[in-house]
Amino acid sequence: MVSRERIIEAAARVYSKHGFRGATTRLIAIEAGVNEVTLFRTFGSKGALLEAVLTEKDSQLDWPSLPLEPDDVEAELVAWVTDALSALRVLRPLLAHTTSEVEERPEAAKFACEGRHFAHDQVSAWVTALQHQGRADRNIDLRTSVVMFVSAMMGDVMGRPMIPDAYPPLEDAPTAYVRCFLRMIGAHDAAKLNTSHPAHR
Amino acid sequence: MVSRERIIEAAARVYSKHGFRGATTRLIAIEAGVNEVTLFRTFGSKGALLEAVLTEKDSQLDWPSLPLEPDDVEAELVAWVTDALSALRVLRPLLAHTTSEVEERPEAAKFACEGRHFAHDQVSAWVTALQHQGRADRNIDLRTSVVMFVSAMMGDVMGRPMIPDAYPPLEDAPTAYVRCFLRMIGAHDAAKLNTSHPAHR
DNA sequence: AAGGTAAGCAAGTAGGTACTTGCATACGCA
DNA sequence: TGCGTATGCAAGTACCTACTTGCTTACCTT
Repeated sequence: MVSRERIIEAAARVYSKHGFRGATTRLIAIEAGVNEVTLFRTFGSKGALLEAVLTEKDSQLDWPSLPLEPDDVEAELVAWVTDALSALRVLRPLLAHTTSEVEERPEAAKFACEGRHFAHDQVSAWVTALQHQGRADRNIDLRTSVVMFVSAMMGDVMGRPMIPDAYPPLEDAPTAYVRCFLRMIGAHDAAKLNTSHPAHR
Repeated sequence: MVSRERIIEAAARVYSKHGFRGATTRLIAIEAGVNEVTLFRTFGSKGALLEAVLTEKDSQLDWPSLPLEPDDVEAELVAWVTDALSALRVLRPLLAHTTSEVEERPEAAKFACEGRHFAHDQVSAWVTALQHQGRADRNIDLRTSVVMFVSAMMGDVMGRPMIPDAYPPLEDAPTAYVRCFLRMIGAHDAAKLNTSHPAHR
């Protein structure tokens, strides 16, 4: 059963290019180098195949993680953003199509949302830890700040290919977003934790 | 020639629901209460019709504008965001589909980008004016801050219907975004311009 | 009253769509 | 040697797609 994987990968490519309606079983079969009948014998229907594609791609995604105890805030967050952005960029076409098709195919919703939830939770926890360390303002609107931060990342991934000149240069983007975010949460002057004062600084 | 307008409105609705491939000429004709042939006689082809829809909707959009000389920063910006959000929400399905179809139908790109450019330019000019008034930090990363702000609005419009609980409550959202943004540009403590300095109000 | 114009209707064209069926072929395992 | 399983191939079903053609009806203007 080597075909199964080949078909899923091919279907992912075709779906990324053309969306659900444009991803014809014929195109997918050709792209996979497989007879169209095999596709139906393996997955039953086009809808089931595309659903398998999403669950597969969802499980393949390796989202980076932030440390539980922030130390070098800027460096840590920049590294995280850099990894998250490159992971998201791979999924961009998939995300774009699922987003626009959610109303017609609700089963795509989970895929379109999950990453966002994950990012949100992770950044929230990280900022809360920063606050407990006394290195971030406690009077900020945490939820909104995080939403704006994560939205900036999503916006970059989705929008940059269309309006490249609106965004900061590719290689500077993570640092730029992080610095603005740290400013927003009142942590822009937070230096690295001093090892002689491990609790606070 | 009453049909033309009726067809465009119907096509906009159908396209918003089903995207380009799903918006069949038959469906559009039924939705418009018009014979399918009339559609081809008026627009020539499905592609031309959908293009007409985008230019029409593009011209219908009334984007709010910010004052050239900021006075009550928070109130002004909140009003602007509120208007911009409700204008964008109407376009959400259209934006979602055009975004995901840009690769296949490049003529949709203009529509998907224009509003964003406009918002970006307007906020940038407004913040620059604030800086000249000495009411916003001059050492900020203007471009990135504005990108994050506009991304927050786009993210709210596009994402809220899918993950409502991730965002601030609908009615609080404009104020929340604006406060975080003002903090980001170092203007969160900027009060209203004093009326005893009439030069600036 | 005459002529032009917008529209409806019925039918047809040429092709694409998801999906099925029946049969042939190859491979691995007992 | 024989049998199950995976796959290919050719053909077919029933339906949908954009788009066309020829003809008829209604209204508006001169």
